[in-house]
Amino acid sequence: MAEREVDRSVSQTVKAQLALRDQILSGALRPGERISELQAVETTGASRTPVRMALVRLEEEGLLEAIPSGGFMVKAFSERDISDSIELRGTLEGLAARFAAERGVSARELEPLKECLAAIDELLRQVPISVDAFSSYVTLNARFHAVLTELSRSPPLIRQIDRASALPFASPSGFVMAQSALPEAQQILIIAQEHHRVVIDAIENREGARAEAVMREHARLAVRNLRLALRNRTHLDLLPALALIKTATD
Amino acid sequence: MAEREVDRSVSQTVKAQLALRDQILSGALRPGERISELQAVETTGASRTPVRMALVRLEEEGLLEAIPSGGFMVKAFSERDISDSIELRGTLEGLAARFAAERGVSARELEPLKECLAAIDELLRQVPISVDAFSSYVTLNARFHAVLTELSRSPPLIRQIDRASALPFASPSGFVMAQSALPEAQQILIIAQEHHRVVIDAIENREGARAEAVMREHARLAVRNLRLALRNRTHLDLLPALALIKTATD
DNA sequence: TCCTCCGTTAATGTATACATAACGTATTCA
DNA sequence: TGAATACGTTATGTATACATTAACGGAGGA
Repeated sequence: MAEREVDRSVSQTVKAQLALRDQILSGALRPGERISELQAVETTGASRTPVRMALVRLEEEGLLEAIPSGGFMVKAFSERDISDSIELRGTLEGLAARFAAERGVSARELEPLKECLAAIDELLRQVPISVDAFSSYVTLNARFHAVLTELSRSPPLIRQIDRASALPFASPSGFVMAQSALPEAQQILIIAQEHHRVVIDAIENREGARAEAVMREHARLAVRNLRLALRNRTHLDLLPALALIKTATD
Repeated sequence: MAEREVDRSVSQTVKAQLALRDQILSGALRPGERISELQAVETTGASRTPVRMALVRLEEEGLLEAIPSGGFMVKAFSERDISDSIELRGTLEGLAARFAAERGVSARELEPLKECLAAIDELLRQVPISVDAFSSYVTLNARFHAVLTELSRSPPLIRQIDRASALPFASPSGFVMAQSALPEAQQILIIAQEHHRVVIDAIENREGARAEAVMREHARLAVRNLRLALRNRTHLDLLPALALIKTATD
């Protein structure tokens, strides 16, 4: 029963959405280029109806842009767009942390967060940090951010944060892997972990402003990672959605 | 050429989307109730395909919720959901104001904002404020917020603010009309206008933190309006989307 | 040689037909 | 009498056919 009958159990719409997203992020579809429905039908295997549904969802997700005359094109992002998206996410996560702190979180609810913290501490103990450790960090970091978001207990806010993190380059761990080979990498992870530690402490002590401020600063770290990665173009292949970044237009 | 050929010029999808949104906000469709596609086809006059597209868009907009087994239902909002949505918008507008202040805005770009300010000043000069004046205020206020958002010059942020303001009860002027008959109304508008004045001043002087703080406080005013309106249930009929507010469940 | 207009082609927007899955009801068995 | 199962109905998910509109190319005129 639990076989991987992905082809049958998952709806055609979701299948098309995932396939198209992969194509967009991998660069198979160039930014600014009109997406042909018929071509998408061929590549995804789904029919036109689910393909169109997927296109609408991807537009709402922010990866596509509607063409006035009809159809969709892949959106192009400037470096500024990306750093703004990251700061936007940081602002929302800051609000979530403030909500959690001001409204109160029980010790039991804070437990998963502390577990993430401890697990990352364990990872950072080894020097230098292995590539596997980086990979584990990405997973744990994503979990930390997801749990923290939930602690806001605010469905509208959670929804918005999910939307803001949908863009791969705006997600909490978007640029961690990209600088895994850089010497600054270890320091950055240590600082990021300090942010994690502080936000937990702030929430425990119901210090809303402190919790908010540290999450904002935490996002600025991601912006720094972005800049580092774009300057040190040695490991750009690890960057998600590199193909969407428009270089020096206007 | 410029006749109101709305039936032909506007796509069926948009037509269905508008019609369904009206039905939801007017309460013709009850929260929690499954939306029948066939019924929607009859009431909107569009076919099933555009109706389904409209349903997907309304889900992304936040008015609908997908049912796991298929289809959509009208979402229900708690008072807390609404106040959180307002504060969320305020936070984003605060970020927009901060961007505008820190990145700089020319005197020419600030002009439309000052024109709104002057126009609202003119409105508030008459005492007591007429219902027409309230209506004009709503228009001018919406324009003020839209222009301010644009001044951030950040497409991702503008996009998110638009999304956050799509929910009618979270929009900048959502609860202005609802308290038009209340004695506190005039004072609240005066305070709101002071906020407008301060944010312009802060942007001019490139005081990012001040611009951000005042926009947040500005949104808190809307939360206060919401509370006022819900307590004074005399003019609840002026409230948008009243039907979506779930009363005392859990 | 360039611009404009017309025609053709191909794309999207729309409608509908079909299949599958879910929900409700009725009947039967314990 | 209650619960469980089976069957029927209905709604959604999918596919495809049709129509309309926009874009591209070619030809003719200025």
